[in-house]
Amino acid sequence: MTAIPRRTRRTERPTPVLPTLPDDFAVRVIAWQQRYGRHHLPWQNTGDAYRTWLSEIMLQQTQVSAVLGYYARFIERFPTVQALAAAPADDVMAAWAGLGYYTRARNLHRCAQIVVAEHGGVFPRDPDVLTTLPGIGRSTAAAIAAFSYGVRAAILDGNVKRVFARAFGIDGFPGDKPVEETMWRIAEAVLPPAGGIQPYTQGLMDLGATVCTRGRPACLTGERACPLESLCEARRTDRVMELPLPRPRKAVPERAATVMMALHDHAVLLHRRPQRGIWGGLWSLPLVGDMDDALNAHPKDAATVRDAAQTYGTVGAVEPAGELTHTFTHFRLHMHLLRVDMTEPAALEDDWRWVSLTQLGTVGLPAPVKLALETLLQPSLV
DNA sequence: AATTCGGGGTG
DNA sequence: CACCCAGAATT
Repeated sequence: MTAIPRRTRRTERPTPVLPTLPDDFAVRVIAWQQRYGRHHLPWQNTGDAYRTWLSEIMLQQTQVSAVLGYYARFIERFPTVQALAAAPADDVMAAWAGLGYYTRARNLHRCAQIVVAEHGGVFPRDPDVLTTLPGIGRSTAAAIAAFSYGVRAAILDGNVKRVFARAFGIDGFPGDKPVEETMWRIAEAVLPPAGGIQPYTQGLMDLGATVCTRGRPACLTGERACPLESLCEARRTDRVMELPLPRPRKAVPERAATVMMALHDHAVLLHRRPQRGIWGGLWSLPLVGDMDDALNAHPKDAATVRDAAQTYGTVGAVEPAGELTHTFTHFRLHMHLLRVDMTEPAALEDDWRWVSLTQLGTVGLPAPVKLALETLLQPSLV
C-alpha cells in the first residue's frame, strides 16, 4: 500500500509573522496623548455618541481641517439623530455637498433612520452591532465604541497604518490584504486595558497627524519628541521616509464629457445624478452622453447638444463656452462646456429642475460643476 | 482581492 | 504633480 501524500489546501496561507511587540506601547501613547495630544476638537468629550459618529463618518478619508466647517453646520442644522433622520434626503445631500464620497451622506441618513427606528435613537455600544449599520466599517465602529462608551476595540486607519509600519518596520503596501491583516493583529495585540482606551485611541490618531506625519516626521525635523522613537524600527534602520510603502502606481484613465448649461430667465437647468456612480444623488449640469472614454469621445457638436436640449424646451443659440479639466482620484475628466439659451421651457420630469442663479448656493453641487458654473457666470452668483 | 467612490492638504 | 487623508461598499 503506497502512502498518499496529504494534499495541502490551496487556500492555506502562512500565518503572518508578527514582529516582537513591546509591552509598553500603549502606555507610551497614552502618556504622550495626555500631555501633547489634541484635546479641543469640537467633537471630543461631548458625551454624545451622535456627534462622535457624525465626526467619524466625516473624517473618513478626509482631513480634520476640511471637516471642521461641515461638522459645525451639520450640528447646527441637525442637532440630534432624530432631527437628521427626519430631514429630507435633499437637505442632507446639500449640507454634505463639497465634502466628497457622497455615498457617506446617503449612508449617514439611512443610518440615522435605522438608529431611531430600531435602536430607540441610541447608538449601539457593541462594535459588531455598529458594523451592521450603513457606512460603519470595522475601524469606524471601534472608534465610535471607544470614544462614546469606552469599549476596548482597535482602530486601523491611515494614521495608524503609518505609525505601525514605521514603529514595527512593516514592509509592503498597507492596502494589501495580508499586510492589512497583520496590522489588525498588531492593533489588537497592543491595546491597553479598557480604562485607557479613549486617550490611547485619540493618541494614535494624534501621533499620526502631528508627529509621525507623511512628509515631515518630527523625529527627522527635531521639532518635537516622539514617544515611540526609542522603540521605532524605522528610526533604528533609518527607513522612516521609506515606510509605509506607497500604493503601486497605475495610469490614470482619461474621460471626457460635454456639459450643457441651459439658461432661461436667469435660471439654469440641473439634473439629479443617479444614486449609483459618480456624484451619486447630487444635482449637476446635464452631461450630454454622460462621461465617455476620452480616446474615442470628442465633444458633442452643437447640433447634438441642441437635439438633447430640445427635450427641455425651445432652443435658441448654442455656443461653445470653453473647457475645464478636473482630476479625480481614479480618472481625469475633460469637460467641454456649451451654453444653450432656451426661449420656452417645457415641462420637466422628476430629477430635473430649473434653478435660479441666485439659488445655486442652496443646491448640492459637485465641486467641478460648481467650478464650471463659476467659469460661465459671474463668480458672485455662485 | 481589486475597484469604486472626491475634495482638499501638503511637499 | 504625486501622494495621502479618523475607509466602506461593491463586484
